[in-house]
Amino acid sequence: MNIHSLVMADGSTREDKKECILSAALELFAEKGFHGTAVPEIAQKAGVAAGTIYRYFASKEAIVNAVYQRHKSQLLASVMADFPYDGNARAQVHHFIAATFGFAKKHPLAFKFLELHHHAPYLDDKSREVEQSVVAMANGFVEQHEHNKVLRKAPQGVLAGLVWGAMVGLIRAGWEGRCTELTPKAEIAFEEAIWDAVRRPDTT
Amino acid sequence: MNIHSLVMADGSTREDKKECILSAALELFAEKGFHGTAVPEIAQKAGVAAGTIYRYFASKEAIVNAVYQRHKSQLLASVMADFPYDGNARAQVHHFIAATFGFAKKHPLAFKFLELHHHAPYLDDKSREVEQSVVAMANGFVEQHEHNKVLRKAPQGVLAGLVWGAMVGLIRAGWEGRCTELTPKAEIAFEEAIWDAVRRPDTT
Amino acid sequence: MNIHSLVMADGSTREDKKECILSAALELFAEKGFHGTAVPEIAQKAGVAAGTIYRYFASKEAIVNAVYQRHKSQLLASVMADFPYDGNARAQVHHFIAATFGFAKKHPLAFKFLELHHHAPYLDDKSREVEQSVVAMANGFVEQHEHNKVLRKAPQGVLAGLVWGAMVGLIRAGWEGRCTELTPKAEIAFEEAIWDAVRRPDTT
Amino acid sequence: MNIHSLVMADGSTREDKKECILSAALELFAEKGFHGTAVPEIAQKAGVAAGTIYRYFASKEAIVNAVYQRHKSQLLASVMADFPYDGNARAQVHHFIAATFGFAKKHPLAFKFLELHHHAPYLDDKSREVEQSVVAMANGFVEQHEHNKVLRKAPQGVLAGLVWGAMVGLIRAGWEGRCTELTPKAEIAFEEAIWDAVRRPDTT
DNA sequence: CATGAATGAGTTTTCATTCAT
DNA sequence: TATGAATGAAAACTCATTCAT
Repeated sequence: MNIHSLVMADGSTREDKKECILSAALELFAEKGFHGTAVPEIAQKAGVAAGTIYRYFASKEAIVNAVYQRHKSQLLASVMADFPYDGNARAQVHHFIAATFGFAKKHPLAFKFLELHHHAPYLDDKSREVEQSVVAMANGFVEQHEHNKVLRKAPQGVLAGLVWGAMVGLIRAGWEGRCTELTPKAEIAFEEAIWDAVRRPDTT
Repeated sequence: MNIHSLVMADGSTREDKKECILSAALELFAEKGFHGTAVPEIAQKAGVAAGTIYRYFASKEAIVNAVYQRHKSQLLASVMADFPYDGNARAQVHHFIAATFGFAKKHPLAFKFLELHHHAPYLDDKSREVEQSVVAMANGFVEQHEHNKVLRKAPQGVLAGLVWGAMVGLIRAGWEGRCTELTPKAEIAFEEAIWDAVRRPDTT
Repeated sequence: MNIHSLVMADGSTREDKKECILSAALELFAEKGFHGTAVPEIAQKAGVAAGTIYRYFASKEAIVNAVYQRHKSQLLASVMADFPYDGNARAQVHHFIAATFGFAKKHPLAFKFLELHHHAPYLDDKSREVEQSVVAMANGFVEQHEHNKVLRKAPQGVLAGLVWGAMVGLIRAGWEGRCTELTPKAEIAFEEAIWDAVRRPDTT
Repeated sequence: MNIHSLVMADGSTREDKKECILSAALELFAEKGFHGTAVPEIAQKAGVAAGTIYRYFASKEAIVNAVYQRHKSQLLASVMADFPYDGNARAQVHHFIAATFGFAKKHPLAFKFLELHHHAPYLDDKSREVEQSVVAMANGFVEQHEHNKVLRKAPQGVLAGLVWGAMVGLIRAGWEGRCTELTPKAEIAFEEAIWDAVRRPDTT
């Protein structure tokens, strides 16, 4: 028994309860958006009283921001984990796509939430900071390989926007039934297509 | 004097007023989302009284659906207009991309609105139908050329999702300052990349 | 029919309704204080729906401030009206006391309200400004006559505090049944006592 | 922050804790009023848990009544202590004023609290009883000396209301910066003024 | 038809009180 | 006995919708 996870009456801990709230909020925000979700709804889905929410979060906005930061960081971590810094661009693209698809399949609600709440006006500075760091990393990667004549020459941001957009587009297509779920076959086809899109054409 | 454009006291017509409301709604919904926009706000921006809205639309949901259907159809029409049915796949891809970027640049609010309200729970059957017809057309196009061995082989929906997603990704990147505005140069680079992504690799 | 007092369905005007709200608020705030009064209570006593209040006032704080400013100004006006600027100090003291008691008898709730909300943290700058002007006037009066050796010498603010406090004390005593209602007899006795308190003793 | 917290660290007694709660409540109620103060706030300032409050007091109302009764009694005791029952009216007035001002200077929060919660609807019968006994004493004193032709003739309650009100007025003026703090000089001037107000005029 | 004041259910948030530990 | 997390009723405030004019 330690101060940071006191065990409660029902066997749950403080952290458990916060987790329940965050998880309920993720689900509802992903489904119905921020303004479309009422705090008591979150409370009910989390199995707590409405007032209890406010023992853990200062406001509804604080909840979205907590959810956003948590899952954006998770996504970033998923992509960064085992990233082949010393590999070639092809291997890095593979890792990036596989990691992103892996995250989207494992945490579809989180991915949906992140897409839906992207650049929302109620996100705070810290949330935007997390977002910025992801963008910066992507641009850095592209520029480095572009400069090394491995990637296609294109105005700043075009390749990054294309690749990220294409992945989101495919994942969304999966959710909405416009394509079969992300099978390994689909992933491979996608990856090859994207590689042909971004690599410098005169390269073999 | 005809039924569809009764002239009113102030010289305006029924259609004029409806137009004002739809245009105000488009702007606000694109900026602040459906739940983030109040009906009286729309009325004010449209220059009519709040109650007047309800002579033209049964509810707030009816407004958002009207806006969605109108601009989704417009987008579809833009892409279909002068479509080179008899041209080769390359020319068709060019037309598609140019038309879509053209629409996004000419009607940025409409494009933003459509992306933001994509698959929202308050969209009705008719809105979904419009969406479906767009998807069907895209898939038809892809399948035809895939079968003709012009396009890359990939599971159903992958190429369409990739291309559409990539375009949305680039346009968003422009809005959010992650890349320069959509210059002709950027469009050309994008188009070449996408063509390399979708064409059958062993084709020259 | 004029713009500033449009006649409504029930024959009432916009101003009438605002009046009802202010009057209901005065009564409740005087009785139960600011924090002790709920907005729906005000609405009910005013005979309007809770939401209607917010068509007339931006917030609960805006209501107290409107009530405060209105009645503080009225009190000031009552005291200033027909003030014998050219009379001697005795006549001025008489006028001041008579006018204040007159106000307190005619508008007991307003007087009670003003005493109860004196210097409350939710009063805004404008309310404080009104208060300041009253204090400044009182001090100016005292200093002038003190200097002319008509009034007793005392540190700044003592005589003003004493006189105002004494009046409030007597009025409160009346409310709380500690003395008979403010009969003319009581007023005369009070006035003579106060005059003996403030005049310079060696004066006859 | 309270003086009793150190004591509680080693062996805390029931009375110690009750003291802490009452002292915290006094401070907060005096500053922010009854409805403006939250029970958990009192608990925090008292250095106890919110639930603990309810082992000592049945409700928030019980706290405010306990505070009221305690300090009203204290004030009464301060005035009664060493009261010159055998002295003349002048000496008694002096004692009364000096004792009241002494209390107000020594326990400004208590004095402010008592003024602020005077006749509040949440005060119970016992609180009102304490208040009554003070009033009765004051009236008894006045009537006795009036009858002895020492004090001015005035309807029942007028002189008591005047004197008490004047004192409160002066003390408030001090709090609000309308006069210098209660210096001995100010007290003397006040006392002389009040004596001239209440004594029978034809008496020297 | 157009208006916009009025409505009241719904929103987010607070807080006096309880109760399992 | 003391705790403080949990509660849920009630607070202030918003807004989609109605309806008398």
